Amino acid sequence: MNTFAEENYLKAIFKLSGKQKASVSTNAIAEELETKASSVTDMIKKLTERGFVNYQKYKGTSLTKKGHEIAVHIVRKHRLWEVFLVKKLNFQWDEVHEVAEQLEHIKSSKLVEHLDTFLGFPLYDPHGDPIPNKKGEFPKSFSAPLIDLSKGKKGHVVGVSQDNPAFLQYLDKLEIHLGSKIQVIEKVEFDQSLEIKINGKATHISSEVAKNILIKQ
Amino acid sequence: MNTFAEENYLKAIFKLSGKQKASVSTNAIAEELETKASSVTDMIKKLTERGFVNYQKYKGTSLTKKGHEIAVHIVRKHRLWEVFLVKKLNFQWDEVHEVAEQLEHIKSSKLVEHLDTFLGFPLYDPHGDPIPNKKGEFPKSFSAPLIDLSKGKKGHVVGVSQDNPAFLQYLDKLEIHLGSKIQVIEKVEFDQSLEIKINGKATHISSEVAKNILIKQ
DNA sequence: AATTGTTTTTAGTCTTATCTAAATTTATTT
DNA sequence: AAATAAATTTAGATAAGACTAAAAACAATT
Repeated sequence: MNTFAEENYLKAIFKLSGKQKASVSTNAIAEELETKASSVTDMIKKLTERGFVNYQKYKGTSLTKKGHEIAVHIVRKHRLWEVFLVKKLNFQWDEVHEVAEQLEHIKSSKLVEHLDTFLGFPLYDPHGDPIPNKKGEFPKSFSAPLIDLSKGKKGHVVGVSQDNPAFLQYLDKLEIHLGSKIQVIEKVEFDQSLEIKINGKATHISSEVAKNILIKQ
Repeated sequence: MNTFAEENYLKAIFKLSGKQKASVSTNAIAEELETKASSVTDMIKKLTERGFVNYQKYKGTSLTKKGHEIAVHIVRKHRLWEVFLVKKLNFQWDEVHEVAEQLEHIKSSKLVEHLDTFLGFPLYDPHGDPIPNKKGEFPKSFSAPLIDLSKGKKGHVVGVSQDNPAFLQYLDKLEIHLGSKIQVIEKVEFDQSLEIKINGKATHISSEVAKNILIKQ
């Protein structure tokens, strides 16, 4: 069995390396985990011995197949618990993270699978992040108009459904481009307009605009 | 915040000292936690410094008010999670303990209270053990005929509703006395008879007998 | 009261995961 | 290419929680 610390390191490396399983620097891991580079070096050595990461001195760290599997499994648990907290226990979507950080380390495969069933096999967590299935596969993402994203969800821009120059110029002004990360902060019922975050910055857009931006989760 | 180890020690002392908050021996704690007496002495010193136990060399350990509160709160979490696992995730009542041992250490008062609400404020866990409320108060127990106990629940004998000598002699033969701990293992639908455990030993009794034994949970 | 046996404590080690400070390697400038 | 800067690793220390072996205290017997 793995310790909490080991699992947190694997999760951090997973998060930093992205889908390409890129090599991650020692400092990046230290920053992600709010610890010191020397501590990271120590732990990386241990994870190397256990066969969870590939590591070469001064050259960075990447996950092995085994390490990747563990990391994805922890992400799965984290996100399922977040769904549970919001859907069943009425937590707000922005107050679940800390608790899920603890719950993700509970060891019981029966627990995870029964929880998944209980929740109806959700594909996304309350923040809009995809939940891998039992095998570690992430849901195929699909594109949809931004207006259809629910509150809290996030995705990135994959296209527009209008090529009117005035529209495109307006997007440009808002710094909305292909690949931009967008999160829905608030949906104004009155006029269907949206408060969103684009690459971390908050803005407001009309429903007309939101209808014509295509998002993938 | 308290560590898992500290919490497990407090829980063990609570379990061993009973309601009278009696003093507990170092060896007893060591046996309960499957560790060594020397490790217990070390930890007891730490818990003394933190104000969770009263301790005098060679004289045993008892919980302070503060330590008692923490222990009861952990018991509360443990038992609520057991209810969740059985009622919501369809675990069998005899396979929840290990997982609840982990879940009881999750720190979030909001989580506990929302879980309690979600479960409908249960008074007993799937093993029949009482669940303390938010304030740490255990439910007032009430007596009922053994036949009314549901599968898995346990309680102790507080009386009989018949004083026919043949009946009492039969109870004696079964080693059922005032104070005996009884747990319902199986309820046979066909004839309403019960499989039970008395002080750890398994037996079978008819519904006629079960109707006349009074149990308090 | 002295001896034996049991329980508890102390002293000294070990492992895990962290840290600081110093040394080393790699990257960037001049 | 040498010098400087940044990133990374090593060395040595610390705290938590466990262990073994030995010492001390308490309990039970003769």
